[in-house]
Amino acid sequence: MALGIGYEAQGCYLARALEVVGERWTLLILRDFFFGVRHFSDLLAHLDVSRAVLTDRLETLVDAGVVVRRKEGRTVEYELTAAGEDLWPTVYSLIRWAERHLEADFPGRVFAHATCGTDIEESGLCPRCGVVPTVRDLDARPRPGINPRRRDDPVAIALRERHRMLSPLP
Amino acid sequence: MALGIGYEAQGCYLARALEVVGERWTLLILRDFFFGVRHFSDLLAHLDVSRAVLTDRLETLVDAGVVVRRKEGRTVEYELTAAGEDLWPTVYSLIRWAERHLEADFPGRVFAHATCGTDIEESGLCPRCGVVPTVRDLDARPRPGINPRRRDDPVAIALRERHRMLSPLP
DNA sequence: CAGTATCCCAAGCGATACTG
DNA sequence: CAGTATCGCTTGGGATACTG
Repeated sequence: MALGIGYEAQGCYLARALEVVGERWTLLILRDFFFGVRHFSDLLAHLDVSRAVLTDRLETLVDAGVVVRRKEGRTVEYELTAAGEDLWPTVYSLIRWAERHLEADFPGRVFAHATCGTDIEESGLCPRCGVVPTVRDLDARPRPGINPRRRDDPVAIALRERHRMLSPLP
Repeated sequence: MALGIGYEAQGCYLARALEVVGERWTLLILRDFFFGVRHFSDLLAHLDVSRAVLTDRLETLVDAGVVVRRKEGRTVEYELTAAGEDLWPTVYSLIRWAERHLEADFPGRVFAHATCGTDIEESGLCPRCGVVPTVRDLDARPRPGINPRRRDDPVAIALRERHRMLSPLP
């Protein structure tokens, strides 16, 4: 596919970016990748998207070089490329924007610099280390409060897995 | 409208943000607002979007508090709210992502800190002043090279207008 | 100028069943 | 598990004409 969604003649790189990530579900798929999800079936279960649409979006992302598709034994794993990880500032900025400006009806998440355990600032900066960690060095944990997501959904599981791998040893 | 586009149960603020800005055309409309466009007719001419869709998207943005609609004499002006200006990091990150990772087939733009004239870095930082300017303090100018846009399109005109207002006196 | 109102087609999408 | 294949509906949205 990757036929684009009709912004061809806009003369602006924003339109080009939206050809890749501007379709419905795409940024939510990427969010799940950032949080450690790798399997088709987990995306399917977590996002409540139809198989055909998920297949189509993954194909667009693979064609654009945002994720790679790899056969891992008898299963298939998707993984973000460097270009894919570079989309984190976009996803992060949208999450923070919604937390600041939309009605807060659930707790959301806190992002911490995994190597030192310090929560990052709005800008993405780690105040302790003075760097802006990439998404690989971030640990996302839910804020305290009522959490509407089930503890055994694919993202919750992936985040706990990440947490174990990223957290500094006590 | 503002009925959302069906991400209701995602339990993530990203989904909430996408209910506001995730529909087709919306981020391109916002880009034009950032660049100084204010009129329905200019958006219509520049974006090549249908009247009905433009009306719908503007309504969603007004309902979400991203832009305000104001009667200015016998015409109507749209203006970004503070919440709207807070979407600049999202738009900027997408533009930079496309410039870095997609095929470069036209020159794109450079963003400069208007108060000092210095080009900002990828991160958004002004290296001379050590601050991250808001979009109000940025001046966008096209890179040298073939520019496929016409000099009299609404965005080109709006940008020249902005440039006159923002540029430091020589 | 800034929209409404209609019309109508095409694309998008969810549901379900099937496959290697 | 990771998709195809098919179906049928609903929505999106372009074109055009009209309005205060």
